[in-house]
Amino acid sequence: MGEVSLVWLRNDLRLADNPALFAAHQGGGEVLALYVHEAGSAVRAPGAAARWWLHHSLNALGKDLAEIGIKLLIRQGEAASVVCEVAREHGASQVFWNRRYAPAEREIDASVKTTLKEGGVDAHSFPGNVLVEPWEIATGQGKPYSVYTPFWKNLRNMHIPVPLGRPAAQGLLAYAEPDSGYQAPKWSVKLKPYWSIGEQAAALALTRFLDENLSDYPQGRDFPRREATSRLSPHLRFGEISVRQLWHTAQALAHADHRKQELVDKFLSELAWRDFNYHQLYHRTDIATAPMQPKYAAMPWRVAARDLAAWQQGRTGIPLVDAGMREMWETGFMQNRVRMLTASLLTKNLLVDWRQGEQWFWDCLIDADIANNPANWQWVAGSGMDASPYFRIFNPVTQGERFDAEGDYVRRWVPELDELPDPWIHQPWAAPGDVLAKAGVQLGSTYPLPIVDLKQSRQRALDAVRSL
DNA sequence: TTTTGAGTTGTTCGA
DNA sequence: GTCGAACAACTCAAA
Repeated sequence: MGEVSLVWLRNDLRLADNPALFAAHQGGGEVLALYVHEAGSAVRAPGAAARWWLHHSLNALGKDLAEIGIKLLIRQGEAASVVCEVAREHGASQVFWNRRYAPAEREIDASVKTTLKEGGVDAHSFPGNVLVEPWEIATGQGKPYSVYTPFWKNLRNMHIPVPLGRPAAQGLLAYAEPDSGYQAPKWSVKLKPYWSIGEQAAALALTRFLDENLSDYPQGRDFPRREATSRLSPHLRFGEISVRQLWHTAQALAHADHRKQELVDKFLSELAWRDFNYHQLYHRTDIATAPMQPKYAAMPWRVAARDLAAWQQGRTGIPLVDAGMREMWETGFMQNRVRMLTASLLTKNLLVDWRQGEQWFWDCLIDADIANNPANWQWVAGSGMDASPYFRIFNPVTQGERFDAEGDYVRRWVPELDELPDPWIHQPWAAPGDVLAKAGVQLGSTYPLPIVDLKQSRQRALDAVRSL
């Protein structure tokens, strides 16, 4: 019997560029992998859609690990006890993991480390899920960044660690899907056709994006029906691919062909936003519940259950917003610009607390991420770091005319408006009666009347923020 | 310490 | 239809 090393996997469900797995494997002894569903702990549990993804991702990971001779154990409970128990059961002398950055997560990890050490087990943690760790980057005065652009200028010149390879096979294990107790909800059937899950699918998605979509990325990413974004976010969320792999693979393209540098930079700057949000997560207290700008604590949010429900269900009567909310319900994903629009409608026009929207996205999005979901909601709401100015309130009609001019996106997700001519597709309430009749649209019956007046509610939002 | 320039994603209004 | 200004100061980051 040689040494046994345990790898505790969390948001890093991959074999390649996995520093914890790599280090455990290098030790030369037997390697075991463990995933813990930390239900009921201080760790934020994944939402329903993410939970579905997680189930399939763990299954893919279990197969991949078996191919190199590593068994994946799946347990449930408080990490503090489960990790130590498993280490003891299997006689592990060392435990390895990649770091996470939410204050509550760090506390748990620290206590696991302490308990392991008390039991004579060494714990080793690594940076694996960000470009630079939150404490490695700071302003000239040594303070955390609160403005994105200087953060990005600094980050882009930093050394980003080169991805590690996959550990070599140490044998082959038979793999049988474990009975995790997870019951896939009925609605998850509809998500399935839209996604391939797992490390190989992630790698394929990256290749496809860089080959086919990068050239249109800077402009195309704003057009919801063009699908010019990378759609890597759920893979990144669960660590099926690492952000460092994305960084270096994209950067290699620019090195090979300097004309691509500008395109690549645009993509890298979006990855930097992700790190910027992890920077906030680490340095601020509870970004999912506390406004990062304290004055927003006094914001006169409306308590409006019916408005919230209409927004959630995609029946606000504002086509582009409804399209986005339905896309998310159907696919677990929403195009980026539409995320901003739907969030702007909720927090500004409807004056509903951003936390309500954040929670809904958390539950519905397969890519909802502990740093990015809250930080982006705060950005839209105006309470975030480097947030949009308070007077920047999206008009979903104008946005529709600009970014979905032919109404393709709206027609895809709001089929009851299919027959409505382009000039009215983003504002059916303004269409003449005969046009509506001819299109088979009866406002208030086949499609809702708008639940807010965009102009009036815009003014109300401006007044509310001025009152702070 | 003081100064200076800048700050993801927009809309509206009036010329 | 197009264009520039106003929207409101404020704070940050670096020189």
